[in-house]
Amino acid sequence: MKIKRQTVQKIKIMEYMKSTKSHPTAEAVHAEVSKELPMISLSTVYRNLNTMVEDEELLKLDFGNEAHYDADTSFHHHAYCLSCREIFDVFDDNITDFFNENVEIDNFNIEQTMIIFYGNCKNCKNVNDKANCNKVNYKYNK
Amino acid sequence: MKIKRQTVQKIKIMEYMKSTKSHPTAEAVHAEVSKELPMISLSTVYRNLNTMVEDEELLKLDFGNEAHYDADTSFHHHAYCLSCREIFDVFDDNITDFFNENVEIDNFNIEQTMIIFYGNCKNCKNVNDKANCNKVNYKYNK
DNA sequence: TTTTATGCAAAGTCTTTGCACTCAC
DNA sequence: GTGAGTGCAAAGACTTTGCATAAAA
Repeated sequence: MKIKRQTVQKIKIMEYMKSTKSHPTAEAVHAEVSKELPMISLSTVYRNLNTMVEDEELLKLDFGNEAHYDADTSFHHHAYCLSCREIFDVFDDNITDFFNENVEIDNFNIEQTMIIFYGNCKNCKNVNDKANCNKVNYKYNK
Repeated sequence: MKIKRQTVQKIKIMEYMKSTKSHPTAEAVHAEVSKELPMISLSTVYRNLNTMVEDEELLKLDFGNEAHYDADTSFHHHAYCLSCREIFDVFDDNITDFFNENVEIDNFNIEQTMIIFYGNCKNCKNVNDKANCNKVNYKYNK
């Protein structure tokens, strides 16, 4: 088996991921880590993020056509603001308990449950920026 | 405001979407509709799927790096098999009731809740095909 | 020294867009 | 006839990969 090496790039990427709650894209991680490590390449960022996801150190979240990464791998969920497109963490024991106690699917073995709330955050609540909302291509059922 | 026209392409795409529960990608829709309408282009498929999502006739589901479409816009959820990568519909009144009655987020106005269960379906349950699972880049918390 | 990880550039995949043409209304 | 929708080819956005080089162990 391949022995993994510690590199400055890897360390700085994980350091940044652990320090933020912003659910950055690979691009954003690269921009941030570049401040300290100007020579780091975008492909190195991608390669490391992928490895960390495989090693279960990060969570990968697909929003639209790009992936966001989250260093918090505990059971929690996400709220996505359709106006400003920010991703917020949602920690809720009721949901955790409900899913642990009540949810099972016939003929399907659940490994992981991912819940995403689409809507508008506090700051955008009153904006009702429909034009902007449409851009993300998520529509409402209500 | 733009007046929308009915075209054979549009009709056939919607017909197919309403006839399937397979949550096809744009590519798959194109392949299927091409059987009846050999000249239809992939961009026409994309354009129509996008319009239908905007018009709330279809749901768009992001899995990994590609979008899947679902003509069932009622409140339901999805189970994604990490082995065979099939998407299954999940209808569950318990979940519906729970979310309607118990779930709200501080400072966030929920428009839509999307729940995805990752795991293994009946057919793949005993396979435990880890190598394959890793490819999709979703990892387990349990 | 050995072999993994990096940086760069090129290639891949999925999706969108510009433009001339077609066809629904 | 008018202009929305189409097909095609090109371009875009995001991500991966091949290869020579750098640097962990």
